[in-house]
Amino acid sequence: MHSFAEENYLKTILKLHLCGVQVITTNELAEAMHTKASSVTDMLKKLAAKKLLKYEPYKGCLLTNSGKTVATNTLRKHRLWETFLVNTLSFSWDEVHEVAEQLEHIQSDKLIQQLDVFLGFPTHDPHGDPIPQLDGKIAASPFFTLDKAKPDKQLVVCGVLNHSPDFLKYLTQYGIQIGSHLKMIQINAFDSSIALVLDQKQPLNLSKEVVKNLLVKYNTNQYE
Amino acid sequence: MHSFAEENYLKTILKLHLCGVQVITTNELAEAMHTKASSVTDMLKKLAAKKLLKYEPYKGCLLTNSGKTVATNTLRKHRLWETFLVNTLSFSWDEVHEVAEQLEHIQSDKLIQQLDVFLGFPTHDPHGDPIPQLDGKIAASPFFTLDKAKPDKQLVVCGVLNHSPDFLKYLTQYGIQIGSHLKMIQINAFDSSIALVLDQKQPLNLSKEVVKNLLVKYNTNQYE
DNA sequence: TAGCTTTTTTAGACAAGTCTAAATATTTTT
DNA sequence: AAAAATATTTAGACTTGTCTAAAAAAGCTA
Ligand SMILES: [Mn+2]
Ligand SMILES: [Mn+2]
Ligand SMILES: [Mn+2]
Ligand SMILES: [Mn+2]
Repeated sequence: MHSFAEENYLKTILKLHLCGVQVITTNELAEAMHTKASSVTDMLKKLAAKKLLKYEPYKGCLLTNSGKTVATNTLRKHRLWETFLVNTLSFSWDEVHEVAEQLEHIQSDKLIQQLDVFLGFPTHDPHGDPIPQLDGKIAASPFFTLDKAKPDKQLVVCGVLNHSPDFLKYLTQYGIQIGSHLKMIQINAFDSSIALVLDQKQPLNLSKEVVKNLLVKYNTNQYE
Repeated sequence: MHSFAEENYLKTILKLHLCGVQVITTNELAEAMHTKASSVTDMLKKLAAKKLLKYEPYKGCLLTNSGKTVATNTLRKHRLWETFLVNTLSFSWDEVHEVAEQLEHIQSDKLIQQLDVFLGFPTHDPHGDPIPQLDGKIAASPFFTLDKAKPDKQLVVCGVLNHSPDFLKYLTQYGIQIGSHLKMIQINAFDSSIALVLDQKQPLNLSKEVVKNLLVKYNTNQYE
């Protein structure tokens, strides 16, 4: 139906939209796609001709409903495959992205449907990102970054904003994973680093770069 | 590393080799690939330039060791994925081929390694074809077609030569699957059809077209 | 061996996707 | 408002893989 390249463009546009970018410019998209602006222009024309997005030269682009459907479905496949790789095939969360980039383009409704069943209808992928449902709905994230948390309250790690293997390995090394419990002690004014306690044990200091990429929530049901 | 097209050509050449075709001609390959002879010539030149096969104009082609490695690995991936689809995701054996044609091109050694572990190191795919092992070894088939069987001996269905969904659905409809037990009664001289008994119950008549595509073996351990 | 048929290769075209370099638009500065 | 800087698009080229039509080679036939 659609080529890998088309699906990749549409998915990237959707992800920029989900990150709050309203109008997507050619250069932004070129950077996100690791390609050149001229290539982006060519592709935007093609996608506009297929009515997958609206494109006004020099004005940027916006997904149409059918473009949104393709993009959401590709994102759903990506995140279901990442979940499969971690839950079923013992991959770590820093190894799955590259493989899921390939698997997300496999065309088979039955395959994805059965994968969803097999995995038990997961709602979030190994990075804490919501998995778009079959009807296209994507749950809004109720999480916030660690630097916004109030001190001395129990927190649970729920996701990451940066998905680079380096960052994910760094977290793993310090024992931080999805579901980890922690308590923010204080923000150090000097370098904006954060002092915290992990799993009621280790005190830990995290730089502002790390803290701004860690999604958490308050632990409401502490004895669950 | 290699494109989908290259992998498909190499895999098809290997499969022709495994079917006993010695020298593979341009037209044979074109028919097997559902493409034109001119396209085949172009690709053979490219694959020869990459030392994946030897190609002499007008003389046909032969895989080199490195070409054989790529082809075998692609076939291994195809058959492991088919096994996954049937065993884990509840596909039927007539639905898997098209999806496996896509999945066989995913590039990740760890993925295939872990899939193999997860599936329990299967030796045969859902059609009874041997799964090439990691070292490239492909088990020779000890099976024979039903028309070669001696009458009145217990047989076990072990594979199929024709993989078309029509044929596979036909077998399923008559209760024939891998592992089915049957006994050949007689060959009808008039139309070369075969009378047999399935699972110690139903008598059944199968046409010569069906019989020549059914692989069986003698049931040595009847009480296993 | 000359002539016909079949097979295979070559020539030239096209589509998808990308790139560099050059030309326009747009935005920001002065 | 004109000049300068930046963003975007266009022009032209290249790669991969495919096709049709024409040319060349190989294989038969008599
Ligand atoms: Mn990912
Ligand atoms: Mn993810
Ligand atoms: Mn198959
Ligand atoms: Mn098979």
